[in-house]
Amino acid sequence: MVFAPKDAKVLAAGRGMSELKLPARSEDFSEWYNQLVLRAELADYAPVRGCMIVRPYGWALWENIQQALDRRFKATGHQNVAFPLLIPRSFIDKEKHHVEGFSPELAVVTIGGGEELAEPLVIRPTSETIIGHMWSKWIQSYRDLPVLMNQWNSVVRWELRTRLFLRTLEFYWQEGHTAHATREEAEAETRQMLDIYTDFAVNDAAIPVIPGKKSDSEKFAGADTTFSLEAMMGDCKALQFCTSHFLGQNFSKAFEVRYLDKEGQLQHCWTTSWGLSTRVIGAIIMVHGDDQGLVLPPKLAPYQAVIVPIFKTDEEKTIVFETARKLKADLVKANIRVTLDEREGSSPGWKFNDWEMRGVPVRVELGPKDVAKQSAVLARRDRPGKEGKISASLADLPATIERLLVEIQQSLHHKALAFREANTRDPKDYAEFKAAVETGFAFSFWCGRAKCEEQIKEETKATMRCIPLDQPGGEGRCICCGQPAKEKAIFGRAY
RNA sequence: CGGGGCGUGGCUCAGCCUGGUAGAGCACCUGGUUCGGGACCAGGGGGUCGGAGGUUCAAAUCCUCUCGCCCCGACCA
Repeated sequence: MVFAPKDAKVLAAGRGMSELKLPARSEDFSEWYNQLVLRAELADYAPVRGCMIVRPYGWALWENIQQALDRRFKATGHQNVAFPLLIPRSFIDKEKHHVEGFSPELAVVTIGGGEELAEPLVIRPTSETIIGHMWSKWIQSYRDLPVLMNQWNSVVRWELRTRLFLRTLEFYWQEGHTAHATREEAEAETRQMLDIYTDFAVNDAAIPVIPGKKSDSEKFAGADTTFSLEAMMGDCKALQFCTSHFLGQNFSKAFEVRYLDKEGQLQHCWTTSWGLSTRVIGAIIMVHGDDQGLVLPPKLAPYQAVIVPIFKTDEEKTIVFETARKLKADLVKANIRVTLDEREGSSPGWKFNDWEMRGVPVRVELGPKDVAKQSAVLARRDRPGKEGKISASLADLPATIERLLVEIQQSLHHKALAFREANTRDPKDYAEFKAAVETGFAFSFWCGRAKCEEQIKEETKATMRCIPLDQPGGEGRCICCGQPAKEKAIFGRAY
């Protein structure tokens, strides 16, 4: 799938002509995305360039994401903490690669209370340093380990080009930080968290992901190894869903995080960090959305069902609302997140479109005819038009909707997986490779050399997304240089 | 930081070339008719034309500077 470059004037003209409709996803993916975020009221632009205001509907989605992950973090023994927003500038300088990576994108506070500060403070771009600093105080013995922490917060990275949810100067995320006595334990933690993210991505976000290892050039500044989950968006571009880093002893050495082992020997801890940001909201939009707007996975949707009442006369209104309110109560009792659209002055048709824009998985249409039959019309968001509509009896509605939500959840994942597979190729030679990354992912042998990675990037604009953990086995030749290669890697254009 | 585009009611834009009473559609408010896929009529509220300076009797319109936003490239969750 290839998208033509945008001309602001053409876009403006198109926008003015049809305010009701979004730009077609297939014609202008990026403009479709931008407008959808605004129109579905997920987020808005802040007065400061590159900053984002997350609106109630968007934040409700994020809260569901938070709960889904927090549950899993707690179940694996992690505890939530809160570290400060401001970090002494000198902390950043203590780990060599960390400084190099983050210096260009730091926001720095130099004045406090009207006075120039003796030492500038950076607004955290991530918290490894300040956490390392505190750990050096808290950790003395192997009995203090492991330390398993997580914090939900926001961080600031001064990015040049920004887009709502995908890249903003400030973004919300969680950052997990752990310290362990052994390398093996820390490595296991890194992988465990990647598994947890995978479980969340597949089962809650309905997004198929490829767990894998990052190249040296793409890994986190200060990590020994970075793992990520890579996903394919609806325009066939790659998006990094989250990361999990094995930090080795890099930060424990920089901050003197040491413990006394059973033999009485002083050892440096082995640490990890892992994070997932509001960017996944962008992923959900770009993976599942369609021309009508958002399509939210039931497990994360702020509303899993919406009841749209239909009536003409006041009598009808009374009876329809009475039934609708009772229905709503029944659904709430069945633990279905439901809302009843009681807005006056909008026609049912308008409401149908509005809730489709917002991606509510199941719509319940309830009119006088339905009440008479003690039934309702159910429309599934993932199957537009009449095909997605069924009639169901009111008595069975909670059960029917529950079943639909499960089906929709699965169907979204299947559809996304089929799409990714259809757009992932195994090119036979470099010419085929070039064509493949124009329109999707290429899964190719790679010699592991940075030189080939760079050459590919320059010639195709595609980057090495990850070396999937799941390897087909065997050996081959590097798609770029033809040298023997042991591993296959995913290449693609990325966000 | 380079290249392109754009700043006019909440939104999308017209008006600018050729200076002379600030407009339209949508949204909003009121009333009425509507309501099973984006309803209609009537009335109404709302804008120091991004900002500063200049030219002029007179500036949304011309000139200079400036700020901001969007899109395309170089850095990145």
